[in-house]
Amino acid sequence: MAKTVRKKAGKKDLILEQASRMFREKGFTATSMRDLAESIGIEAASLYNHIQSKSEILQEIIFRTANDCNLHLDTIEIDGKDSIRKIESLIRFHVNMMVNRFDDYHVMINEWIHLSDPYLSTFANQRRSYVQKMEAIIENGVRSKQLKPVLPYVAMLTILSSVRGIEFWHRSSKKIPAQVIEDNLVQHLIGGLKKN
Amino acid sequence: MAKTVRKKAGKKDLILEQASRMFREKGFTATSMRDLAESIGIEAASLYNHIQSKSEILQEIIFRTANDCNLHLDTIEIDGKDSIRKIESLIRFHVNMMVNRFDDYHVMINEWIHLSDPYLSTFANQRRSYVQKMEAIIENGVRSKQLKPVLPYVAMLTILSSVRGIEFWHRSSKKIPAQVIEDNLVQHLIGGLKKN
DNA sequence: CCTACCGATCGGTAGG
DNA sequence: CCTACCGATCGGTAGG
Repeated sequence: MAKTVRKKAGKKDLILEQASRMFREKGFTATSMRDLAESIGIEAASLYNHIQSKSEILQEIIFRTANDCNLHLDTIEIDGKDSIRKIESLIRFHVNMMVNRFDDYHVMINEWIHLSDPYLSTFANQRRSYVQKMEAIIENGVRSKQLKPVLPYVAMLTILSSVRGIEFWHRSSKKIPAQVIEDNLVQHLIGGLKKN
Repeated sequence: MAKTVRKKAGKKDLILEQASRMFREKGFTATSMRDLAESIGIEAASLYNHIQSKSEILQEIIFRTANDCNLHLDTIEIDGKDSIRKIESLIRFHVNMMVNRFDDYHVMINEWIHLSDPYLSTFANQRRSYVQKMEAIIENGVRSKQLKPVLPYVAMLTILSSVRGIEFWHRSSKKIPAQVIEDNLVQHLIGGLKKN
């Protein structure tokens, strides 16, 4: 019986994994439950033994991923590094998400609009809270004169967006190793912020 | 008769304009022809007097917008400004697209995956050519020692992505004027590139 | 996990 | 520009 339970959990994970990949490739709306079932090797109706609805799949992917981001930010806030180290840790975390959990991260960023109502506003609130915390970290760096007098809002935008740009690298031939992209991006972004 | 022609052209423009807005808000796949028709005040079947298919609408929006980007880049390449001025012009152009033609630009960047096959590869080729030209401009700046020794690929990624981040500003309360965002982003990005 | 099937909605056409 | 309608496909359920 323990085996049955483990088996079922494994199947749901498989569904979420395949769904994440397909939602990233074709978008949530353009992916049908029949497409998803076929990629796993079962009939569409059988999916509903493991999940409640198509929407539920999207919710699980997005909130699982968002939660990892929130946990990392909380970790950063409590250990007393200076602003620049905090920002560097943020950049490296997001680059790693983009590289190692590409599907989940991409779905969170691009498909959240298709969440339905209680979840949609929950996600929007979480995201607002997240960027406000990031801006606070940057603002502290500006006040302590570690950083140039940038607008925290613009700096936050630049950091999060640049990481998102790695999607393009992911899609392309990837001649450049991930670690080189990461280090260069850190240098590039911190270089634009740090006071010399 | 001239009046009829003008009227028809106006109607098609109206369809493209509404479609661009709805594709941006809900995505191409999630927008139905009935949704689109309703926003204009006609029946879905009547749309087909002005356009051939749903795909054609997406194609027109995307290639019209891509063409404007390509034309601007060509303009930049022929007038003999130095690398930094060229890059600044690029940043300001894309920020302006994001601010003033938000729907079209957003649809091009986010919905191109839903182009069907001859158009899909044409777009991919155009985009590859565009970023290669951008990288060449940056590489020239590095060689002439105007810029720090950055990887052109990473710098290109950062610039295009940062502009894309303005989407977030667009969606939010917009307390900060567009011109301030634009100037700050230019300063921020050029500051990270320029050799002091 | 499957077969069989539901009502709803999709993009698009015919014919006026 | 509309009414009327097409075949296909959608998310999901019943019943085993």
